[in-house]
Amino acid sequence: MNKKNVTFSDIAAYTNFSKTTISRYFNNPDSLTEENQKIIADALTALDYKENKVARILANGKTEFIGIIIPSLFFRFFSEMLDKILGTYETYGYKFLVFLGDEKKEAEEKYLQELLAYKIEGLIIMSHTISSGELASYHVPVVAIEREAEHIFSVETDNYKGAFEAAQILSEDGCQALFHINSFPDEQEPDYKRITGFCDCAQKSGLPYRVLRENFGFEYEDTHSKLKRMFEEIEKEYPDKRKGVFISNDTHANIFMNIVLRYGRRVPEDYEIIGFDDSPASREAIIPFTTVGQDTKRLAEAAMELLVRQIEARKKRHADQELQPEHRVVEPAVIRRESTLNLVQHKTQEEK
Amino acid sequence: MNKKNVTFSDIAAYTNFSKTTISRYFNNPDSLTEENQKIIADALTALDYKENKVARILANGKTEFIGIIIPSLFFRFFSEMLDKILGTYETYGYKFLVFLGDEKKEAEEKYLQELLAYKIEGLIIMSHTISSGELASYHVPVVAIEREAEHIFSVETDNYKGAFEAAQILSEDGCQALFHINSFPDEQEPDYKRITGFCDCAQKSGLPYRVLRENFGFEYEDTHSKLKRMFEEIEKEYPDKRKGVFISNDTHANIFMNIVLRYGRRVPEDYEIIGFDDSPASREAIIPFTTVGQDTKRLAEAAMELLVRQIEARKKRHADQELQPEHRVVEPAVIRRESTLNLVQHKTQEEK
DNA sequence: TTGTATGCGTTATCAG
DNA sequence: CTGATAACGCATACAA
Repeated sequence: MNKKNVTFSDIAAYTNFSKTTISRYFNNPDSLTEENQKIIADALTALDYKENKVARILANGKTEFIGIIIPSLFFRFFSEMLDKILGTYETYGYKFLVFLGDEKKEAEEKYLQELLAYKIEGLIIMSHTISSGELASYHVPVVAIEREAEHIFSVETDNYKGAFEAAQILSEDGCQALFHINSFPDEQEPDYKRITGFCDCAQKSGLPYRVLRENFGFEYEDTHSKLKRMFEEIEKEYPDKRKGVFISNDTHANIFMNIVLRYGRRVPEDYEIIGFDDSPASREAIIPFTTVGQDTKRLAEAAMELLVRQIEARKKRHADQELQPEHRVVEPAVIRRESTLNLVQHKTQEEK
Repeated sequence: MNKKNVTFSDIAAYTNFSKTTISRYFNNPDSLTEENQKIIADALTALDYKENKVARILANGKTEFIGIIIPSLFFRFFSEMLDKILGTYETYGYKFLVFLGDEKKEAEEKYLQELLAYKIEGLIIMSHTISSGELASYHVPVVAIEREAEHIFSVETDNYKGAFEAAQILSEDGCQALFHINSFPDEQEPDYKRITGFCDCAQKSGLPYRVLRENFGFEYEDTHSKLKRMFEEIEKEYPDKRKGVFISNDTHANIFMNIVLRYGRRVPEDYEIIGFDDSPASREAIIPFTTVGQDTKRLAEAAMELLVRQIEARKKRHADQELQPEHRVVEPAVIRRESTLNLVQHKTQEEK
């Protein structure tokens, strides 16, 4: 029963055609007479043929593989991006080989080699341990999502704008002190622009403001205690003012808001809170909170579009004239929910 | 510059060895003298050789691919499972081709064919549209996770036990009416056992109990309104009793709890709430809630173990004697948090 | 320890 | 419209 797999040879023998004709049946069926198409079709089911794409790859060089290296699925933004990227199979047909980077450079380097060995046609990279310079040196179509991408194609949200608008809402709503919570991003990382966007707007507003930084890990307990410390700091500094806090991801924003509430402060009366990502956490929180929405679907589509363009170009041109990297920026959309409320207008209206 | 890739032939020519020797350098280096190993190693860097695993696959038949079909990454349980499965690369070296099932049978069937065409060595299936009978018919090593698996290997949490214990906590804590919220699972699906586990325990307790069912989709607004309707129903039925609600996933439990709280009911005084999954939502909720923990890491490890066993067995035996499917059950761990509190004991202690 | 010959299952090239 | 033959890049039995 452990027969070899049925191959084109077997079908050829069975139908008295040549292997070439069988191949043509799959790749260019119209070049056969309908009669013969039927004969082969019947033979296929009679012999229970299963196609072997590995052999096809070796013969024509097209793997239809795209490699993905993503830091983890811990943050909702990542799992949502992966979800959307995988969803493009229906439109492009590319198969995805997925690796979890886990922030370890050597490991990611290894994964990259592995992907290259499998002759991926393109690479989507979301982790940031491997520099864009190095990535470019492999001469494989690649697009980075929300990370440093000086030398390669990339897609990212307009983080500066999103952060600027967040700060603007906080100040216009009548907050008296502004805060931004983030980690320690490099200058080229998108997260960095959230800081500059916030600061530029806060500066303009004339309000006191501060950026609170911390290296958050993936551990809840740890994250919680770090955020709690920040909350206490803010409370001590401005006990009686209305505070506006912009936090660079929804997971942390949710935890922070819960701390605020459990310590008896009110949202949005005492604290306005704005997150980033528009992940489910922002909707499903006890007080659904305002967030800067990343359009994961559009980011994924743009990434695939840029990748496919490179792949196509590579088939036509010589390898020595590579395309100029394009950096696509996707607009963020601030989604207002209950954690922000313009008390200035509110009062004015009540007075009328 | 668009030279052909460097192959064993080129290296052989460069070093005056044969292709076989070059092959051996990679697969059995000790069979060469150290001298010659060094010569080849130098040639490799000199020629900038990149390995081609596709050719190797065709030659030796081992793709080292494992296919994954997962419904979506919407529920945290899925993305966490995927995270843990991908994490096993470090121990087993298998590469993962990932497809999103999206609940569409025809689509999933297509993905399966695609995976088979790429000669995956094994399949991990978490979606449930394709029956285990059909899956078995493909004679590919396969393991199902948390789904119907009569004819194939599987891994699942002891859902009955988890649900039973959840109901037990609710009744022992002094709830006066028990509820379970779930969808409409088939009898063979693990979710079904959450219902029977709950019912058996509730029955035993002698308390009034009910199972509330609804087809929840992936849309937040819709889910929210359905859960709200359930809350209103419960409220109307037992306005003055202490209610215990066991909900079959943390996402829904979190939404439900927020509804309860926003309607001025207290947790755990008026409502005890228990979720399922131990996903971050259960920890990060405004009131961290008790949940039946699925040990995703162990589930992933068990799945890979069973899969690898099948793959190994297949190499040794004849295909006609397949292994008997094994069904691995992983213990759930109830994680008690603030949404449950034994008011009976509590009062007794206070009286002392 | 090293080499020769052949096969893996397709596709591509060139004829007819 | 169809066929013969040579790639594709590596692994493996068999020899030496």
